[in-house]
Amino acid sequence: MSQLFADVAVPAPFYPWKTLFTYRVPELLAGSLANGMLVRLNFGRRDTWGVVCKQHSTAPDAKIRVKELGTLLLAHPALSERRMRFLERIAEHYLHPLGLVIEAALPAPIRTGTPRTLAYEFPTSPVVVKVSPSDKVLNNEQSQAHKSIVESPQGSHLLWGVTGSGKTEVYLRVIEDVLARGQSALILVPEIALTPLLTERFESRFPDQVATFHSAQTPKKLREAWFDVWTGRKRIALGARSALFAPLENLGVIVVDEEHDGSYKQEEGFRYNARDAALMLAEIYECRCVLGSATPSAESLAAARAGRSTLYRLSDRAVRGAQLPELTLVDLKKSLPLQSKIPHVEIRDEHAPPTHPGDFFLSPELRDSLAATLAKKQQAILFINRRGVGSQKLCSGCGHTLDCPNCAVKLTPHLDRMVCHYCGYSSFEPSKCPQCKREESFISVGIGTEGIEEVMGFHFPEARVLRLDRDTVQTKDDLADILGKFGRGEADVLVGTQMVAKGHDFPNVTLVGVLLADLGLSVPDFRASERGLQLLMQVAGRAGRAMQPGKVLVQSFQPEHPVFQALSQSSGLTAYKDFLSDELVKRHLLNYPPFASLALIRFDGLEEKLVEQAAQNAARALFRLQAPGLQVLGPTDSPLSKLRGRYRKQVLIKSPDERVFRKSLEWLLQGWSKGQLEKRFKTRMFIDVDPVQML
DNA sequence: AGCACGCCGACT
DNA sequence: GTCGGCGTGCTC
Repeated sequence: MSQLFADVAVPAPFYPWKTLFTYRVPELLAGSLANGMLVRLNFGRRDTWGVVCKQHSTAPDAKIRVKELGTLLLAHPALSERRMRFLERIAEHYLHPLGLVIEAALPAPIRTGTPRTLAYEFPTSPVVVKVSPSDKVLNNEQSQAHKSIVESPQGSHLLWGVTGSGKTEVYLRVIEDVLARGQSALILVPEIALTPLLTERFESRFPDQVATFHSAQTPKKLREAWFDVWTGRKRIALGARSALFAPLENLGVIVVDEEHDGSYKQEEGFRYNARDAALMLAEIYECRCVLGSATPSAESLAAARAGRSTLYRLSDRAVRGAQLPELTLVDLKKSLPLQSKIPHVEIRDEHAPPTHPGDFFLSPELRDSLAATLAKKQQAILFINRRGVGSQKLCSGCGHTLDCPNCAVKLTPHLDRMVCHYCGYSSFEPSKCPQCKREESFISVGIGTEGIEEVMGFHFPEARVLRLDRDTVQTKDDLADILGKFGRGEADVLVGTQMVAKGHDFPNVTLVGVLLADLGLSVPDFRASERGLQLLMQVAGRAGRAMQPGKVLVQSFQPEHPVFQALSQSSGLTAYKDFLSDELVKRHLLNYPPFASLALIRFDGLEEKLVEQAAQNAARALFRLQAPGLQVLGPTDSPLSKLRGRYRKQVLIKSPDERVFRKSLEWLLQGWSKGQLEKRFKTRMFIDVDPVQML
């Protein structure tokens, strides 16, 4: 019998994306080795793992020293043939080395650890699925959506339903049907820590059938969840981004809840978007994909419009009698003090009533509404998309600002120190200005969550205020603690960042104030206003969830901005749709997704000149390709031009022709590493396909 | 990516 | 004197 070889994917960054390494198959394994199996092996100087992709008996080039495979980590393939196809598909789409894609797809406790070829068992008889019947009756819209989804075994569906319209009940019914047919289901949520309620609902409806996946899970739990799904003991996988890789087979439906949410995009390493990947997964498994959102992404709406998915609108508020909140736009320009362009520097009048430097951001309208809400013993949420006391500190004598030594940003003032939100650097405020040497001259400008907390303490000393941001949420329990306290009415006001926007239901909240709604709208990103509107609609949805009428106050410097105009009319879904239609027209004209493929090519290094040259070099090379329809933009400084001591430049490439786009990028990747350009310019290059964050 | 080798700077 | 910073070379 001839010698058997196995081509194996290993966790190392090689291009092209499907670079495999050949190993000899030891005789002991020859009979039992199958594609998709996870084996231990020695690669370079390290002992690691690999996944068998191909077996053959043609001896490789004599030049390479072929090693022998180690032992099996599992006696059965960790990855089915279909799943391998899926992983190859996304490796190709994101131009990421297959071995590293597999690394992301297999939890560490499975890849590493001791071989457990016998330490698991498959259920001997079919798993009986228990379903706790629902007492909820579907309304017209819900049952129509349910019926249509269940009737089509394949294809994608977009469930567009305002908060409280009962999307979850539709998911649950579809899953019921899927399970009854012996199939399995995958449910993706943006952030599992923020959705304990949803998780609970799935678990109580399908007892012992739900395996949860998320990044903060203990290795033991993660391994258990993976085995539960892999062996078929559990047929529902629920979790954040990484749950996409739960080893489900025989998939009947994939649900992506809050599909517009940017956190589906992994922003480092393997930069995949779990929502887009879910659509590919559904195609490969020939099953349904249900995308749900109160504020669908422009991409998903465009897909529905182009007939690539079916759109359902759920407009009824499930809680009967609940009214949509009344929304008021407050123009902050009108309260700008005339004396100064800097909001905080006011000329003090000894006889004026007491003021606070952050007063400006609590407009008279908002102050009155807060007073009224507190008087009625109701609760309020104040949203400001920035942590800290303010946006920066400024020397009142000479205008000197305090910058981060490692990044191209200003330090953010916090209660006791100055902090860089990007690299974590922190320092104390200098007692005298390094430039003009004046003593105690720094003043805080702008506002953040801590600033609002202070202003609240000043104007409403009797109000009990809780703060919810990354500084008050250090462990997983902190989040539940704060939300629990507020939910139980142990506080009157919740001040926070984006975190307050996600779906918790506080029936006693009747006022939502957005302190500085412009934040984020000016970032150089073609999706900035779409995201802004989605976030604001979500925050606004926190007001008046039960029978009490709610009120939303949105403060901004540019209330005439289309985002706020759309927001103020968003009681109907039409304004949102019209807004996105306009967005889509612009994107069509400018060749942006979903009408073209887009990639961000980032360069970073310690020496700015060299980074610049590297980026120039790559941009010119791409330009000289003369690929039909390929647009090359840049190089330019990245919006964050320096991060953690590294200078950052970027090139954008776009093409309406997916193939041209991919070929160009592959060409660049190959040429770049082959030509040793990274070494020549001491610069790293990353490619982000379908970027979400352009920073 | 990860790991080893190799060469220059401030510490017990 | 060494610990350790990161450049660079290599991986079937």
